[in-house]
Amino acid sequence: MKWNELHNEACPVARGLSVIGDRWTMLVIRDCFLGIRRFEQMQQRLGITRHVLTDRLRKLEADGVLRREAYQERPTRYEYRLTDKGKSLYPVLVTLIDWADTHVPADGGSSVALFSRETDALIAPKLVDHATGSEITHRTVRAVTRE
Amino acid sequence: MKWNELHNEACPVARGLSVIGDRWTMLVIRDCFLGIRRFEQMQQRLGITRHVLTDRLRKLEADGVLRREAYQERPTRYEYRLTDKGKSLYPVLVTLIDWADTHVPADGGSSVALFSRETDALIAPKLVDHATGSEITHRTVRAVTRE
DNA sequence: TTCCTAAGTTCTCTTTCGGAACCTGTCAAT
DNA sequence: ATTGACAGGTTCCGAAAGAGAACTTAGGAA
Repeated sequence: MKWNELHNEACPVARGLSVIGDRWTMLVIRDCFLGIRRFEQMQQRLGITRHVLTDRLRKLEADGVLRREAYQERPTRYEYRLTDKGKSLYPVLVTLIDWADTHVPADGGSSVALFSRETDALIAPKLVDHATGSEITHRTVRAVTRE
Repeated sequence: MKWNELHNEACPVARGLSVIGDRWTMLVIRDCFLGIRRFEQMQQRLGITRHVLTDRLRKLEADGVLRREAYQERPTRYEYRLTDKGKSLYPVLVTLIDWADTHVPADGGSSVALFSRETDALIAPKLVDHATGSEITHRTVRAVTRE
């Protein structure tokens, strides 16, 4: 099986990864959440080659995660912004950050902390059931495939 | 910058992706959560080439996500199991599933549902703050890098 | 003796990636 | 009128990674 045959798989993990599982893609999305919108900025921050960045941005646009918008005319210049679909990747990004800060420590000890915009309190993410509020782990939950 | 230079980046997203951001890797981990432990099974289910599967399993073992264990002698055969570090990737997997089922629908309409092992009730994942229980979104939270 | 199983390894061919240079349209300064 | 800067790409090349299929290894069973 080739990578680009995953798009219509039954498994949602495969379908999700067909959009965001590519090398660099989540780093592009991270930068978008940080307010980076322009090609040049992304290219310099990521150290990605221009060719590959072009490709990833096009794919993310085609998948509806980013939207390409002209921010000036003469000459026309474009920037990239997260769509609602893109913004709803935030929980994926946060759980990834949480996992990495716990289990993949950097030598420099650097990490990212989340603060409430409202109360300024430090926030610790936790995945729960919407209805009951009980925590979701591989031990409390069972996954069932429906065709 | 090359992909494998990400391992000691300051950003936890980059560090996390240096472990699980590779093509196929999250699919291997998905199979592990589904109880698939053997090389042959994974290779057939994923349609990944044997060479690449070997490489991914070795990397995941080196990163402490999987553990390789002999399940028989004469001849010695090994299987792969999630370590605690690997098991704690469950929230990443669940948020990814949730995003894909909402935003990347399959033609066949297939998806995965989560049920409580205790009450058998359908579960809807939601990311909240551990202390206050308030939902985490890109609008309620602000990320701060600490060096 | 040959077949079968499971976990790889080796081989060749194709695709993708990294790195650097170049292109395009516009403005502003020389 | 040139020259240079800016921003968002495109083009080219050699290197690395991936796909597909065959082969290996160690034992057990027919």
